[in-house]
Amino acid sequence: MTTVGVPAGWPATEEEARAVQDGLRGRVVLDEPGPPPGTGRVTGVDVAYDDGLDLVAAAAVVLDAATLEVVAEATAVGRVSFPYVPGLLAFREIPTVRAALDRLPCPPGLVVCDGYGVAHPRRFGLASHLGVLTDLPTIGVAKNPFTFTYDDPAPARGGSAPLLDGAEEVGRALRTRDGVKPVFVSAGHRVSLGTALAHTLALTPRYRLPETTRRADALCRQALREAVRAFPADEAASGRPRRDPGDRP
DNA sequence: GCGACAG
DNA sequence: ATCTTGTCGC
Repeated sequence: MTTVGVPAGWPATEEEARAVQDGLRGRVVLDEPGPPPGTGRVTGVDVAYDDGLDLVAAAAVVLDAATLEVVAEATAVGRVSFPYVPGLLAFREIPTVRAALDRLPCPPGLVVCDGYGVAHPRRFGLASHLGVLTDLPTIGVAKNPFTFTYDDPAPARGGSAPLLDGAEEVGRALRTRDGVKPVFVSAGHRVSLGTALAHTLALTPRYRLPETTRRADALCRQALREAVRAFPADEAASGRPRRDPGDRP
C-alpha cells in the first residue's frame, strides 16, 4: 500500500499556514450558483486519524445526486501533515483528501466537506481551500458552530438561522431533521449559500448528517483500520524508519 | 493574560 | 478527531 507523504513546501508552522491562507483566499469564487441539487454527482470526503501511528486515512464517496446511490469510492492513507489547530484544519486534511479524490474513476461533481468553507476566521476554511486547489465546487457542512453564534432555528426540518461572525452572516444553522440539533452550512467555492443549503437538505432524507458525510466517514474509518493492521509491514515496505517507542519529545 | 475553538 | 459502558427508544 502506498502512503501519501507531506507535500514539498507544505507549511510547517502556524505562521506559514496563515500566510498561505491569506495568499489564496482571494481566489475563492462565490458568485456562481453551483450545480443544481438532485442532478449529477455529489461526493463526500472525510478523514480519520491514528495519532499514535501518525496516520491519516481519507475517503471520497461519489453518490448519484438523484438517488443517493454510491457510484464510486476511493481512499488514501498518509502521514499526518499538520497538527490540529482551530482555523488551520485544512493543512491537516487536504493532502490525503486530494489523493483520495485523485483516485476516483469519475469526476466528483459537488464536493461536500466535513467542516467549514467561508465560515472561517479568515474566510478560508477547509471547503474553500480544497475548492481553490482543485477548482471543484465545494460546500462545508459542520457538526458544531465553531466560534460562531446563531439563534435556534425553527424546530421542523428545513428551519434555518443565520450563522454569525459578529454581525456578518457567514453561513446558516440548518435543521436537517425535525427536532434535531442543526448542522452548520457554508459555501466553499463556486457554490452559493442557497445552493449549499438545498444540497444539504437533499442529502439528509433520513439522518442529521448528509449521506455523503456518513458514507465517507464509514469508509475512511475502515481504511484506517486496515492501514493500522498493515502498518509494520507497510512501513518496512516503504522504507520509512519506525519511530522509537521510547522517543517522546 | 485566560478561555474557546471545524476535525 | 479519539478515548469508552451503559442506556433510552423506535
